[in-house]
Amino acid sequence: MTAISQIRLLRCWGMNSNHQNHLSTHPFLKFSLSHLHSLAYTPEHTIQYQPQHHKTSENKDFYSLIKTCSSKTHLLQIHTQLIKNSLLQNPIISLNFLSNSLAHDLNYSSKIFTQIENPSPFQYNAMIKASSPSNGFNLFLEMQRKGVKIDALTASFVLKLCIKLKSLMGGLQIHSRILRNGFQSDNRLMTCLMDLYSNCGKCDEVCKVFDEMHVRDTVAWNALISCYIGNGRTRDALSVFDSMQGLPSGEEPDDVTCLLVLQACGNLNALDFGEKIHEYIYEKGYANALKIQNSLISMYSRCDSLEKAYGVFKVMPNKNVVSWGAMISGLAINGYGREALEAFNEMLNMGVSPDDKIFTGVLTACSHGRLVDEGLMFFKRMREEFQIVPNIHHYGCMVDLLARAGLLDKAYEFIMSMDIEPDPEIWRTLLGACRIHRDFDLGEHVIEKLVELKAQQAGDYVLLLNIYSSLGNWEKVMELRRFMKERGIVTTPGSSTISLKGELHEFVADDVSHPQKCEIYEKLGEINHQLKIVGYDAEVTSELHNQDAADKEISLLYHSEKLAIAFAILSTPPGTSIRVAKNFRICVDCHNFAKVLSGVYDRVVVIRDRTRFHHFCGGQCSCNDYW
DNA sequence: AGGCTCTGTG
Repeated sequence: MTAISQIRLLRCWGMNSNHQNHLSTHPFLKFSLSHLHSLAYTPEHTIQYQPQHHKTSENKDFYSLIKTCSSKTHLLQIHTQLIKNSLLQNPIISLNFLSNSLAHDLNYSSKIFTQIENPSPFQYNAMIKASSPSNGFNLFLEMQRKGVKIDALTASFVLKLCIKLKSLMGGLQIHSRILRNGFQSDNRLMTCLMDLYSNCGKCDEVCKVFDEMHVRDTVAWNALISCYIGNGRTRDALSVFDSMQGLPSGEEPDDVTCLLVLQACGNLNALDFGEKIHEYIYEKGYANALKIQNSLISMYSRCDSLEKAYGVFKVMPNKNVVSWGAMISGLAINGYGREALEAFNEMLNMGVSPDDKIFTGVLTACSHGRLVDEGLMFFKRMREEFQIVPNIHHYGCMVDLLARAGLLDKAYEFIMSMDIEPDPEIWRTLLGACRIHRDFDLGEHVIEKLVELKAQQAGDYVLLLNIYSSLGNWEKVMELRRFMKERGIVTTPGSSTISLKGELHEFVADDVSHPQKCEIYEKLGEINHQLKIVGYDAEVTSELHNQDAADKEISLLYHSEKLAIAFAILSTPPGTSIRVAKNFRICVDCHNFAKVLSGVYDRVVVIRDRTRFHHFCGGQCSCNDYW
């Protein structure tokens, strides 16, 4: 809004000349718009407002008032005025009204929209943007039926709806529309399309759209990275960052790229890469951005560098609730349960009010620190003191807390008493604990629940296999394998990644692709021999092998972390600590293997699996075999 | 008028 229009606006709202003088002596840029609104919206002024006396230019000021109005009461007054002065048919006024999200909250948008005789494409767009997914999609169909012009903006709004609906079919419809209407050169639209395919798990389609873009701007590159992260191709996300260096188009990684790549580094435990990004952040001057700092905290704490995470946190002049959340979760996953709870208290003392995500971190801290009573207490406090309704994440933490502590029955009861339907992940949490505590009766029952939910995944059966094999129940192992084969259940390979000298090495179970594979396997044999001397017993795994030599992929699942460790011993000087990231849970055997190895080879070994860190040092595990 | 984007169960 220009200074002139502010003056005009004040005039039209009946301000006296004193106010005008007062204003004119001030630089208009400094004049707060909200102040202007508070003056303009007082009821007396509203009544004095006579729109028929105004020229079109003054109507324009009215447009922006509607657009920027941020109070429901004021919007209500405006609405009354609009009706009184029959201004609702004014296309721009109604459009602006539709565009205001408060209007939608108040259910005004749809009322106004139905009163418009022949909505313009713009009005349709505003309405689609504000509507619920299914209503919006119906409006789009109506536009098509009535032959209303569909532009790139319509397409992008409808794509957003499809993302919310997870509707690939709807998205395909829009895609063909885009091609027919020749909107391919619109980058904003194409990134929307990438986002849709990404959300539907269609990585190949995302790449295709990206490849076909004429001009690839940074946002398009970012959408590609985001797709790779969201679809488990985290390593590819990092290589995209490298590809973005020295592009002929001159496009460079921006702050959003950094946010995304930091997330990828955290997933992969790729500390070196993360530090490289941190340097880049300094170079580009992003280091003071709050989102960047929050992501750095998360990246460092997930890369086993809690001190560096705290280093970032400590010097932040402005910490928001997200920063505290990152720090609390960082402490929690690194096994500092008590410290995480202290951080929570400090946050309260600083006057920051916790949100639902904070409590996820707090409950995680209790679960990882085996603080059962505290966890139950916080779960209660969350509801009673902070009026936060527990969500599925909170329930998940609680099930994990009880189940890992061995209170399997209590965990089961807890699930049955939940206010919301348990999702498959809740059952998997319990299943994971059944494996730890070798309760295969309950394990089988949980699998049944997963079958009921039609949500059983290969990983679930692998967990159950694990339970049977650790109990030495080979008959059940065979039976379950046959079942899996009949049903065509394919296991996702477990993989371990290790970062050395800035280079990321990934090992999968049946991996023979590494250039040093011969030396690695040889080294692994040697290590096995050494460990056996001091009593490491790998019988469980080897027997699993013998039971069904033809079906190696499942039993080999347990070995990707061993390959990574052997490689690290081979490639680093004695005494260097070894950090491995595993995409699933570490198995019993590998846990043992790492524990014994840390003593025999005098190496600190840190394995971060999908659920937590495992620190091994001097033949001991910091978690005391509590997983 | 619109795109990618911070913390979080397992």
